[in-house]
Amino acid sequence: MLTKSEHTKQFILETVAPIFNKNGYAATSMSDITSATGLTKGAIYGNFKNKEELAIAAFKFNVKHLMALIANHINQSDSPLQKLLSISEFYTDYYKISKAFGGCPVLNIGVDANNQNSELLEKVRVVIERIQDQVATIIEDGIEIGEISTEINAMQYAKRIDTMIQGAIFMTYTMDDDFYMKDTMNQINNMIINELKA
Amino acid sequence: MLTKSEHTKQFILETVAPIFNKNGYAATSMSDITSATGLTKGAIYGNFKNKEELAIAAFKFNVKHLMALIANHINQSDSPLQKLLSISEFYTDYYKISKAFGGCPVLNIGVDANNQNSELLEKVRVVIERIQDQVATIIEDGIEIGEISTEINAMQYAKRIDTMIQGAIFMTYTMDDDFYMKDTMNQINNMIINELKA
DNA sequence: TGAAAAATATACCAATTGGTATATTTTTTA
DNA sequence: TAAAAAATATACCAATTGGTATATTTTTCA
Repeated sequence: MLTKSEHTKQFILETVAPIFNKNGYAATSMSDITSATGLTKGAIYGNFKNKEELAIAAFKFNVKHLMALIANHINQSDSPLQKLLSISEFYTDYYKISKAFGGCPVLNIGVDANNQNSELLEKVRVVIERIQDQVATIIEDGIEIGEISTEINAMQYAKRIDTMIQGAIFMTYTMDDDFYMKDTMNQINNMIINELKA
Repeated sequence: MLTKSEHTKQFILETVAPIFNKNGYAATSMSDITSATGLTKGAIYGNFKNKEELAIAAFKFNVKHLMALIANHINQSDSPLQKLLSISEFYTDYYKISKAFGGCPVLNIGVDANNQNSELLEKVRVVIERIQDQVATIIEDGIEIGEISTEINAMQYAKRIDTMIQGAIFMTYTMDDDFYMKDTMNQINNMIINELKA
């Protein structure tokens, strides 16, 4: 069972995470945080050292929950090829899904932290590397069991897929138009079938 | 010849544009602006109504100059197919080029303005639409003279190219790694030759 | 060149910023 | 249930925020 303070900490994070994600670090004030949570500065600073630590925890909170959703989706299937297709299937609905988190944390915090907050930027980089490693591993597994062509450079395609997804997320949010997401996922599906498939 | 105030206005913009681009709207303070320009608030507010108007003018300044660079590059060739290839050629060096402007204004201000500044966001949307229209027009010209397959949906491919480029810009800046830009431009070249070319 | 106009500097404003020391309340545990 | 400990609230801090009114300087043009 969670202690009182652990419960409060979780409550603060789930309340604050979408705010930091939407507004960015500088544009989120401590008074935004106290008024959104209904708590006072005493409670906030009792649980988090300062604004930066809170922003980092909020980013990790968002990533953890979004990654859990996609992992759950991917693990429905055993075949590496199917897992790849289920990634693009997941992102087809990503606009709706990620809105509940205040947007895509990787895109938002990645852009926001660049030139502004090197600690936060480092966290974003670690997340991106982890995602790409996971996709590359799926591709390598596919090569091993003969589902994916041996010609394929796993990490190169992992980066390509990731890059295309991030581009689609940016365009979808900026233009408020789901077309970019849907079309890009079709493109990725075609890539999987026409280039990756053995 | 430029009047004194027009000269000052230009000086303010070229000094301030990269700062807004790097930091975003909220994280750029008026004192950042006065200390960077060496001017006082009187001079700044004498030339611009407020911080928002200055941020919008700074965004337009960056876009205007970057668009001039790419237009100049594209217009080296007459053939629509060559023009498309010269777009990806231009973006191959975009990391280095755009750094002088404080990054990619479309990506940075697009993300920064979302949920924060609807007027600025609207300007970004207009720029994106203009870029896509221009690329679509090149594709349509290519179809007309038989260089590009009649099967091709011009606007769909304009959006695809734009989406991939934005994804590459985000990844390149966030990971500080030019690989994403180079590899994505190879991908776009292949797309032009294998899918678009008649 | 001198007066009018334009541009810039100075000095100020209330409101807000992130953060802290301390008082008070709540929770835990002996 | 009472005392110790933990959590939260209150009241405050200096520094900074975007913006403005006015004084001063510079430029323009008759």
